[in-house]
Amino acid sequence: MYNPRDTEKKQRKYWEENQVYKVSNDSDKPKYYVLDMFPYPSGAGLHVGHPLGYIASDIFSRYKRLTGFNVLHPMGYDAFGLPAEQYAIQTGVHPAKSTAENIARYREQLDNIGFSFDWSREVQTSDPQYYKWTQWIFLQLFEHYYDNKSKTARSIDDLKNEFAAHGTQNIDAACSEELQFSADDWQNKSAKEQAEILMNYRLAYRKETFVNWCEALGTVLANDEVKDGVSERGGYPVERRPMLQWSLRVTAYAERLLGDLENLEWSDAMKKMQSNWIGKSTGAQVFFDIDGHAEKLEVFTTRPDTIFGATYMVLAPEHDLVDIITTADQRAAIDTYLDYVKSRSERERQSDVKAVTGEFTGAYAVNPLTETKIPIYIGEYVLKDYGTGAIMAVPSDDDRDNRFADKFGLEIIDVIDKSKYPGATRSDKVGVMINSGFLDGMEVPDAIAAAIAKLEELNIGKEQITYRLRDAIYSRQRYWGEPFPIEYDEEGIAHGLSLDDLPLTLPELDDFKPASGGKSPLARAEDWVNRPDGRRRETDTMPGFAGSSWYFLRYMDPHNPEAFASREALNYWQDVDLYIGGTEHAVGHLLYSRFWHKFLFDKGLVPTVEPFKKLINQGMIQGVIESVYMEKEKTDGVNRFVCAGIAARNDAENYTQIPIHIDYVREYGSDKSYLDIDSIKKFTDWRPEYKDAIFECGNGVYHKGVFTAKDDAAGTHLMTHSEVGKMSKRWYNVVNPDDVVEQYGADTFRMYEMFLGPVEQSKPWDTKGISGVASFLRKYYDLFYDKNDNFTVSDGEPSKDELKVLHTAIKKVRDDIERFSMNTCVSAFMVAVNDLRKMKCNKREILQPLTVLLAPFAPHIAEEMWQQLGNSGTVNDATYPELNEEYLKEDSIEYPLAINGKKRATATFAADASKEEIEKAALAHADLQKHLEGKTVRKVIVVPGRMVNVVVG
RNA sequence: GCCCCUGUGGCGGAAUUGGUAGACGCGCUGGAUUCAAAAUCCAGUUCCUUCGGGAGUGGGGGUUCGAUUCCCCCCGGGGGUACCA
Repeated sequence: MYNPRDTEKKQRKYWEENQVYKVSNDSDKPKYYVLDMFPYPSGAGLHVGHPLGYIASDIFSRYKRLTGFNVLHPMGYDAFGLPAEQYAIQTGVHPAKSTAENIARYREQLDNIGFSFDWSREVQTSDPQYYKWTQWIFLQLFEHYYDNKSKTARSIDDLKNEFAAHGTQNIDAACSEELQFSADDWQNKSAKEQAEILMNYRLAYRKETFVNWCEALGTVLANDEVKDGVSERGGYPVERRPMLQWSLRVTAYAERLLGDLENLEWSDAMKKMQSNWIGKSTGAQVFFDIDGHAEKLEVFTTRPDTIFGATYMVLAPEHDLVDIITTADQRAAIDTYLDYVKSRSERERQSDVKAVTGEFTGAYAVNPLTETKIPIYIGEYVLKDYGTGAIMAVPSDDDRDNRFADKFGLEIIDVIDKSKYPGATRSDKVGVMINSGFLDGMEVPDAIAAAIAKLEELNIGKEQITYRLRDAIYSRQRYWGEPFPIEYDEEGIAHGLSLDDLPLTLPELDDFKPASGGKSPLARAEDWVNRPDGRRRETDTMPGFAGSSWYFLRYMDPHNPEAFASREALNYWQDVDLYIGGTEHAVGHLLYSRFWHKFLFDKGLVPTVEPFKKLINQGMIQGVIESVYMEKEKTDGVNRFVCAGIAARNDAENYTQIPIHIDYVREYGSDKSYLDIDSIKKFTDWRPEYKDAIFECGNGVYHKGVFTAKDDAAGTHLMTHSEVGKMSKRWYNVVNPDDVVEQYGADTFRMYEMFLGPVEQSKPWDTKGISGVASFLRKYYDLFYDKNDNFTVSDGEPSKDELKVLHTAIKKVRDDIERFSMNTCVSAFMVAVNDLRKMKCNKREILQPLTVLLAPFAPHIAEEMWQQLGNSGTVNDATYPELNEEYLKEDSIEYPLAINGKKRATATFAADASKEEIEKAALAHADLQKHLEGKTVRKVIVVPGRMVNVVVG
């Protein structure tokens, strides 16, 4: 009888002692790099959903190793982060301490599943020896700018030299603001002025920016950390606020990040998400004169063709020109409106996008083509951050402009005749130009080109490409992150530390609450902040994505003190061949990693343009959420719970759903799920605030431990509400892999996770089904042993049928692993073992290859059988069984015989039978004859090896 | 709203290029074993049926000798994104 507990323990010890999973950088074999998205070690530990991707990647890694690759399959921890710091604020426990404890727990849970990670390569982003290099890469970004002409990052010194020699004349560089000055101007500027100008170009730069400020978390957040106007972590409100912040100029790489997506083996959905996030749009930059002002109003439009229909302009309320152009008459009204805008949270602003608000500034712009004066408004619907923060409004061809014009009674001029395009909507780019001067009669695409040409000719605009992508805000007002390797001198000029001064480690603190004035807790460590030479250290820390943007490179050479990784290691491992992780990192982590990688590539520091060749997104393992209905209003001061059946008959408004621990629910997860008396007792013990509550179901009423039955009902049957949802502490439905492994063993757990369905798909966890996998492994074991546990493998010749079973499995498993279909691999193993069992096969020549085939999935039992079969060394060093198609050949094939596509009979023909023979035999088949009676056979289709179809009329 | 994914027995799912729909597992039913239960083993299990058959992959239409698979329209579920000019 197979005992997984002892065997798995024994084999894990064997692997540990023999360093079976240690990977060398020095190998003649081809490399293969399999990476899992490393976890943030949360206090909750792992639930059964987390290891899904790790198991799939582990199977793939082990398979690759067996087929002759030197496989890198490392694991580490994204160890900096907010939760540990929030916990520190609440409890005073240092984040380093709680993080270390959480990591120890994660490690224990991971070890329990039998992964082939090379733990000697583990990285932790909060380790100073790791973040030394995070800081170093940041400094490289600080010391570089992006040259649009050569499409590459270049040293900031090159830029300085260029400024000194020619000013901005020849500069085409990514920057926050277009600047123009001569070489003389540059020479005459003060050191501080020069430093400010350079900041305008650095890839890591500091600037006053409108940021997502989260008061509850006491920090700013990047755009991808904000969802629906609230923080992704914790769901706290976020407001827009101008602050002096470090940012990374990811926008400089927008075009390359977009273009290089094409060659990646990522899902279309994932590529789409990235390209939507980058959000490229082509249009025109246009300058409008402002009546009575020297300033010009710059706008971006994708519809330069509609410029004759531009009857007003709208600025974002935060636009710099608002203050300048507002007339005395309108000042009060504008101030009132600005107050209103300020009072609105980001969330409110996003939730009622249909509401039209705005105010007239009193100023007028001049439409450069019609030369008419058009009013300038401000309005919430124009965003400071996109384009130039100002638009030319064309109410005839834009829905938002149209609503705005309606509300404020502004002129609408039709400029496109869409009568040739029935069904076209206002915003569709089709039609013939009208009321548009020289554009009249042109089709829209031609008109766009002609309008741009005209703007260029008049020197008031040009073609322009705009991206939705924003620069990544890189400062966090937190403690538990990488300190910036930056000091400010007395003039406030930022200086990067030298490599010798790295790592710049965090100061010790015992209070982790934010300092006053929206400052990081680091600001309180005055000895740390103030340097002896009068300089001051930056007190913000880096965001979560800093350490995770390059960790995959560190695994290649994790202990290197001289570089983030050696050139040899980088040249050997190159890039990640297969990356597995969740979709939640679609735009954050994956985009920033690609950006850093491209920058490092520009500097010649990594050999590839992209870090992750192939990406697979594992689905979520969901849990069952069980809840009971409670009446919102107490009855006689007592809570009242009712059966789901009763609740369904009444108004849903009257009830709250209280989540209940799934362990208390009978038949949980089904539409029959219910609570009996025992369940209710468990529930009220767990939630004592409900110990006096009334529980009413169709059968009767339960109150304070007593059940009063209606009629002669046996007991309470309080129906609960079941749904499939997230597995989380919050819903009391978490299943811990440790418990499953304890009961069934790691091999069973691994195979069952795979057996649940395709790795990419989300699916609910249900422990009930696991017995099938457990009995499969037992049946596999029983092939080697008799009833009395004697090892009975024979050296006899395998039969043709036995070989066919083995080779069918080899083919299926090999092909399915390659296409990452792990669930069907498990089925294939079950089929093979069931068949061999029927044949009572105990032949070494069958069982040994089968064991190697199984090893990636069930490594413990496979290792055990490998040893029992008398092999030396580990099964991991075995050779993957080779497929011999000869064994799969059939002498005869069963054909479906169909009439008009409907199967009517089956018949077996020799594999080498000719089409004619098959056709003749099929038509003569008795079962078919019955159906053919009285009908005319029009055609017979025979697909050799497949089927026969008779067409009758 | 837009974009992407998805919809197959009681349940998880299989069918890789259009070719026997429901592999494999759970559950369920019956039987064997057992004092009994658990465990194990064997058989059955898409639905309807007057036992001849008939229907069937979210619904409707189309292409085809043949459609879960390809095309069009609609509906449900999940995810992303949203005054993006």
